[in-house]
Amino acid sequence: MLQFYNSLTRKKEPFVPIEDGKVKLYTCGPTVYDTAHIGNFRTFLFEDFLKRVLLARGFDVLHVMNITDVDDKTIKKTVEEGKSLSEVTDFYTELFNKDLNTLKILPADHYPAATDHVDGMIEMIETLITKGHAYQTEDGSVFFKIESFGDYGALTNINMAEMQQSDRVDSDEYGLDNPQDFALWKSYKEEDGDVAWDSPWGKGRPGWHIECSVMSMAFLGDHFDIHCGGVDNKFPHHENEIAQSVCAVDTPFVNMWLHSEFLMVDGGKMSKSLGNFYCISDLINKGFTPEEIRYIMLSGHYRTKINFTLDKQHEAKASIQRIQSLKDRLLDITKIAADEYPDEKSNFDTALEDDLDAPNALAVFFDWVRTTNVALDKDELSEDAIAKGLNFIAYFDDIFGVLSDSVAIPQDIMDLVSERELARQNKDWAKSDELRHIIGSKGWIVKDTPDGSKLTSK
RNA sequence: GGCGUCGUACCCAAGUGGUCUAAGGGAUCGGUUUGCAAAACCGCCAUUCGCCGGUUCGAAUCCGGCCGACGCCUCCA
Repeated sequence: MLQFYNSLTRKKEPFVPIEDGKVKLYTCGPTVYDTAHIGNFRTFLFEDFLKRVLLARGFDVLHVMNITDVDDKTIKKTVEEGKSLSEVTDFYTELFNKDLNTLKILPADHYPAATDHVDGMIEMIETLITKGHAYQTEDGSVFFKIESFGDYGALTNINMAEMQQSDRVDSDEYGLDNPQDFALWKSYKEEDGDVAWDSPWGKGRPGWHIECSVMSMAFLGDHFDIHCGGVDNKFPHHENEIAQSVCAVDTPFVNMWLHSEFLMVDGGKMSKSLGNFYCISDLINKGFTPEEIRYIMLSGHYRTKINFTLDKQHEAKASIQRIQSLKDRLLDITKIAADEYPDEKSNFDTALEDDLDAPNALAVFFDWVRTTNVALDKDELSEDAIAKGLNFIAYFDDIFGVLSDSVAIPQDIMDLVSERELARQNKDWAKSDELRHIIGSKGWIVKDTPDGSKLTSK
């Protein structure tokens, strides 16, 4: 039984799609004002993992990820750099796409940009005003009245009446009914530069939360299956999103909310001043492979904090290589494709079905790797079993995506290997070792097996 | 102040009432194998699960207290 931990109910629940065999999935995307960092990508990789598990189970997944291309931060950047909004957001959107690609994250079906949906947002805000859930302030902003939604706070277990009022918001300044009411529409201010849209309330721009309500509904309908994001988005973003959406259409909004925990770096929060702030390109420049990054992010459960440190690369590399070398061993024996799996696959699936328990799935998989290596050492595996094994590895990698495509071996390396083979046949060990060293310095490891020399890239 | 998560070996990380004298991965060391390596395999590696109490026939798992880490509380994944 496939089950997920639903943040809304705070317990694991069986996953039952609204429409049989289909999953409508919305994942909160990036705000494109700067390069996304590895913390952001922990969440995107968790979502990719969820999606791959759903796909492996045969679901037809319709996936939408928004691009927030207008908000305080994007506008600030625009003003700072003296550029147009789209110049800034296009640049970072492209960078984001590049990183998604690097990390082998399966593309979403739609990447709607907030600025393409302002009309829809205005429409929803009008509906909310008409229904008495929102009101306009003197300056031409529109706020959502949280009192008007009885379930407000359900996601984050917050009792608004008991909540201490934050002193960060000056309620007098905005003329709010309640300081916790949040903005649906923000009236134009000088510092917004030329970022503004016309609306029934005058010039302005949308608030942050409204875009996700509008865009998710535009592509997935009023009521859909799963909405994901990082834990920090539970409040206020997702809480507000639920309030707006439910009040606008009067139907349930999202069945399951899945949130991934934070990524820590060197035991604490990532910050530029501490120098532990990494982007994907930083790690690639430090010699990480995308697969190693995936392994580090996916080997911990998505609901626990993971602590990223640079030396985890070694662990990831060793683990991946263990799988890769078994795959190579099996491929040396047969290339036959099987459509069946070893028995261990069912335990592997059971682990994943239980709220995406990746650490347990890995334990099951590595158990199988070991027993398979033992059987291989004893020459006890049938060709059929080997084919099933290869199929299992392929299945595993469809979900984890941590094995790299084989790299073509350059001709000069091939020549060196042939030369070394010759030396070995002549038992010229000194020359053989020297050649291995040269090959090693060019980034390749030579292994001498009973079937001849084999190469692995470092 | 409010809400919440977490603390398991040298490191990462499962397990949430009995099959736990606690999976799996990595590191170290020793061994088998190898011309030497690499890979693979075997062995070693927590009688104990932050600390102190309690419940129970039985707890890493439930309850209480304490200590420690981290997060959210208006725009940070």
